[in-house]
Amino acid sequence: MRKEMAEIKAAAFSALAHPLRLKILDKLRDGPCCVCKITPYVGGEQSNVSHHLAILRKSNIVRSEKRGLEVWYEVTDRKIFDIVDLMNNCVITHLRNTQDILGSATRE
Amino acid sequence: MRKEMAEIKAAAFSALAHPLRLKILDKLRDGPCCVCKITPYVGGEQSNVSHHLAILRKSNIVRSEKRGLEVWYEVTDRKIFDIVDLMNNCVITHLRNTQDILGSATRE
DNA sequence: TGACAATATCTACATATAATCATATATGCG
DNA sequence: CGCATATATGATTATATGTAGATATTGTCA
Repeated sequence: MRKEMAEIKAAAFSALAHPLRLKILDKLRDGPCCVCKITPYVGGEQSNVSHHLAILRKSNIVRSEKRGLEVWYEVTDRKIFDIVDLMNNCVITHLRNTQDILGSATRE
Repeated sequence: MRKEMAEIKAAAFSALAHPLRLKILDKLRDGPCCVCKITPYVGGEQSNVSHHLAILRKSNIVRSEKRGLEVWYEVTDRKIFDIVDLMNNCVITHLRNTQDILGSATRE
């Protein structure tokens, strides 16, 4: 079955739609990183982190490479960080607006 | 309960993580638009479209305004389009890479 | 006021996603 | 080889999300 663009994009956004996965990406900003570093950074069960890494892998946001016992992950396309940063921006703008409204409401 | 940034951002990405909602946003690119135009554009049941509009509203990606019988929607912050466009870009890059790999594989 | 149109909300059901626990795989080492 | 370590996978259960149909709400107009 042929997928339309909106579906593909929606799937890509879904891959970003989880706090733990966003934290994984945060950790990968400085470059490739071993699961043994990612796991304590993001917190939670090993198997859970592994599941989320698999989701990022399957949506091609990250790729992995074995190095001995360890597995190292890295982002496939750093443009993903631009997306995350822009969203950060949007969210902050909105939070600020909300605060302003609250502020002026209590000042009245 | 205090939400951390990663959660808020994840929620924002969730709001974009549905093809119908992405189509709604596409329709809103040219400016405010009535539900009566959005519904046929995106296709599907009226109640379903309304439901997805509600999701976009609750995540503050769009806002609505009543005009007589109609309800008009518009994007609250056009930066959301930059995000969608960047994602489009990422996805296309990846599709192209995949194609290239397939191409060179069959040429061998 | 009553009928109609546009949209939203509610309810029920189906499906998808997430977390956890148990287990499997792969690698390195004594 | 047998064991320990790092990570992945699978099964199960709980929860969230999506869809459709029915109904409610709000505004218009005769």
